[in-house]
Amino acid sequence: MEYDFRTVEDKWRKFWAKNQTNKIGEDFDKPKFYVLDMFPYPSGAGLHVGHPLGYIASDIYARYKKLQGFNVLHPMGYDSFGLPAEQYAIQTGQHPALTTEQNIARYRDQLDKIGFCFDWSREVRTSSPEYYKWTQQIFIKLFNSWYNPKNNRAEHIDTLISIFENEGSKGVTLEILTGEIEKEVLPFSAAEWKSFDERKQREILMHFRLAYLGESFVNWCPAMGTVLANDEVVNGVSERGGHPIERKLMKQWSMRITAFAQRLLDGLNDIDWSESIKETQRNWIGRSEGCSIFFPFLKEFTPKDTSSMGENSSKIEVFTTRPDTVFGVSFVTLAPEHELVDKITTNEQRQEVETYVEKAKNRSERERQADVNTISGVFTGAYLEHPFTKEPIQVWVGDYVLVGYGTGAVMAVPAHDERDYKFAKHFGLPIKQVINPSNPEHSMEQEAWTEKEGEVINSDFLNGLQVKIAIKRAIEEIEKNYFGRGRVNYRLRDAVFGRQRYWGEPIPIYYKDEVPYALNYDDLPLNLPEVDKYLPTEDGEPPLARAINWKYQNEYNYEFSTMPGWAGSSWYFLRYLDPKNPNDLFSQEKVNYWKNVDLYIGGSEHATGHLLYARFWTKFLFDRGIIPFDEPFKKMINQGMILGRSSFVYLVIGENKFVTNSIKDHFKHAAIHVDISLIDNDKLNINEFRKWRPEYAEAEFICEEDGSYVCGYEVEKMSKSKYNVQTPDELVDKFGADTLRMYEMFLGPLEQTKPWDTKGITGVNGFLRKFWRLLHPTENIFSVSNELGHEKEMRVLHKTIKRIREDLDRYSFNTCISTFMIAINELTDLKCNKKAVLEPLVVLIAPFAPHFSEELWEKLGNQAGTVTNQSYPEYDETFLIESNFDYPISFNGKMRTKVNLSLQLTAKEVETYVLQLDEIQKWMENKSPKKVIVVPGKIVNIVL
RNA sequence: GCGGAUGUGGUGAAAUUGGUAGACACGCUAGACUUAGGAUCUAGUGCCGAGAGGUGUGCGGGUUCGAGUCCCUCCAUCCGCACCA
Repeated sequence: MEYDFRTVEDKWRKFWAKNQTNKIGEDFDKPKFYVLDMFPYPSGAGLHVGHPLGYIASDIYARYKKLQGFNVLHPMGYDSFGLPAEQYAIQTGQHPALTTEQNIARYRDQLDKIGFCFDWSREVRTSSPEYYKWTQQIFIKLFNSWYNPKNNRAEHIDTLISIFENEGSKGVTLEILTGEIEKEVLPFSAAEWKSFDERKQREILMHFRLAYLGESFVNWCPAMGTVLANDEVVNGVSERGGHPIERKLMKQWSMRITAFAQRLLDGLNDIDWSESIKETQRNWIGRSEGCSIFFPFLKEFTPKDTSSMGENSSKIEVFTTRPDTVFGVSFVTLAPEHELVDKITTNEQRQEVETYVEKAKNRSERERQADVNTISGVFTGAYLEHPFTKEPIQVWVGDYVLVGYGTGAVMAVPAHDERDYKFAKHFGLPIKQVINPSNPEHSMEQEAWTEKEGEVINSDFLNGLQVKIAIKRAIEEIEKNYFGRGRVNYRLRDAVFGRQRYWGEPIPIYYKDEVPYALNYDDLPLNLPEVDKYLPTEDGEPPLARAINWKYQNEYNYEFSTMPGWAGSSWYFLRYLDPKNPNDLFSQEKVNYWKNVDLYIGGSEHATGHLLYARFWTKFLFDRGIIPFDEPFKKMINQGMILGRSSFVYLVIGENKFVTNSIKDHFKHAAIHVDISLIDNDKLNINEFRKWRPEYAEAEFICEEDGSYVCGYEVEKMSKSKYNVQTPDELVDKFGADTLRMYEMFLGPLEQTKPWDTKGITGVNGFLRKFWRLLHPTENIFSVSNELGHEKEMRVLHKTIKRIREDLDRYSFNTCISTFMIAINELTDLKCNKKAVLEPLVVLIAPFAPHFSEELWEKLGNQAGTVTNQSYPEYDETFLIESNFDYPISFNGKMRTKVNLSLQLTAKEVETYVLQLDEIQKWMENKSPKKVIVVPGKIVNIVL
């Protein structure tokens, strides 16, 4: 009998569960370390081998930190609200809670098999009322907060109310609050504020709340019957399901994440995340510096209806990053949705403009994006006055201008902007050059000069300046003349927060006379009500409108939309700190101890969703004094995807005959995916294949010379339809959890995308058995010697300890596995059977192969289950000192031979000794060396 | 188009500060043993060459006694973003 992993692993799984070995408390005397995995959504498909990759890495690291004396928090839970369960509910009528429960049970079963040290007593589920009660409370806190641009932090809405009471609206800097506030809120005095009724006051406050109900253009997905946030839309279709998206003006709950744009950007500099994720977030936030410029209308074109617009109505505000080109403006273009379009269009142009706007508005996002090269637009008939030159400027409408970015209006400088150039060429509008290109070969006839380089010309006071200087100078002049002001613009939009769906957190809002009010904390949780169907009502209301007698104080309607998937996951890492706390989100004592996550491992696909929202909520909670840090995840590693290795058989077209890989090209063939369980080492199990599908039962096979049928392969994503899915369960059954853990790490660097190759797992399995044999030299009977390790053995041990520690410290898990293999190979060669050498190795491998390690630890005479409480072995430098070294001797940098020399020798001694050797003279070809480089302990290089 | 990452044997990969390229493992070849197996052990395995030797880290240059590693140019693949004013 060999190492029986089934018995051993089963024994320790039960032991850990019974003794709650992984339960962790707050030990304030110990330093803390918080290792977290990204929150899984428990899908019906269960786990494939790609999913646990990150969990294994974090588990190894968590166990390593534990052995280093840290108090390690390593929890797991479920992001259990979400669309798939709801879609399933719609199809089958089964309550999503039930499906979710079943999926979680399957996940838990799969996770338990792999031997993770999760503290399951801390498990959270976003869909349980004990959890979403607190998500709702955070929503209310956001609702009751505003962003104070003077203090640059979120504050309770009361501080805003007191400003209004004392100073009126002029005491608030409006511009940073976004949401088109400048246009929507008319100035008022303190006295006026006090005279407003509650409805009016609440309407004004709504423009400032961090969770607010506002009218905006949203991504409406008709197929799913809900709105989606920008990060849930990819290339104009929904990220999940790929359904078309329309832009629609709707009243929606949103989160004012834009108020935090600058801090979300700045914070990236202080966190240890991959450059690519940080860059993705920077792009998403999209900061651009420039200025806004007001172009006043020529008198006869000033719109008459100005009641709701304030004083800005006589001007159009544009945003530009190139104020240096202001003298090159030849027209202004408005987005089709721009609210002024209708008001300024002249009667002659009205017909044409309305047709165009109507068409542009109805185009879906996807159409609009697919069609970026078609130039379209229409003249409104209106004219503006250039602020500096006083020349008349035409106002156009064009769908290349986006309503959601900047002011929805651009000053067109065709000579120095590609889109403006194309637009001007297409419509025959003037092109006025104001920059002399720094590249003399550039032709203004061919294309615009868009580089921020060159000398300004034809531009009055800017003439002769270089672009970068001219930009600053232009802003100064614009501000001096009150034509506009320097301004920072962000691409980031406020995040739409309501979903017209059932399976999510109810938004804790009720309506009194159509005015939204937040629930009190005492009213929470606002439970998700039962409904007869998970579909919208006949009136198009969300599913929650179906709930019977679901009213606040039996009187007021609740909000019918629910929260999006990212609500619960934006703060879950905080609830783990104190998951059962019935009185608060978490206790201050615990949050002060555990603080933020030290190591976060997960995929990079959440770069602009979860990872941005969690940072946003963290900053908010920090501002409101609820947590003592403002970044959630100090260090993050993004594990690479594990791709499947699909196998193919080649069907001869028109026959029920398959041809083997090497000669397939001699036939007209079609490649067909074949289930990887029917393949061993690329060879097809023909009998099983015949049984796999009835139509192949009688198939013929043209084989290799040796009679085997060899399949082809391709590396692609794992999916059921490609028959290349490898589940961890199967591998645990065949090889054991410890082997699976080590093999997943052995595949390659954690961050890298890599193909799954089932074959290689035998190597790791063999390694563990080889290790086992060192302690079971004959007949699988445990036996170790109590002799002291001799020099060579001790060197192997200490070299290994050193390398493992160094590799773990730089998260290089794959090289750890090779290091272990090398150590066991060397000790096997040395026939080492000594406890003094092997026992430290058993502790060293505990984070990687915990079941294996526990078993050997116990056999070595230690108390069962205590290997997790040991100290991680330290290396002793004295064992690593070598007396001799095989110096590689190279000639002109090419290694030719080696000479074993004492490391005591100085460089000069090495040189003298080496040069007189016959072996070396042979290579010298009777020349005398020009130069001899000796790097002690490294190399000798002789230059001829 | 912009930004990020990656290019090393038949395969997954290693080489941490410039110093023996290919450790470790899979696969393959040959052999030993045998309850014929997806077990274990031994030897070999970058490429060319019988050998001496030559050659080799995507291509081409450069710096250096010495480059997978540093610098420049180009190419390929993957991932973001993309009418962002």
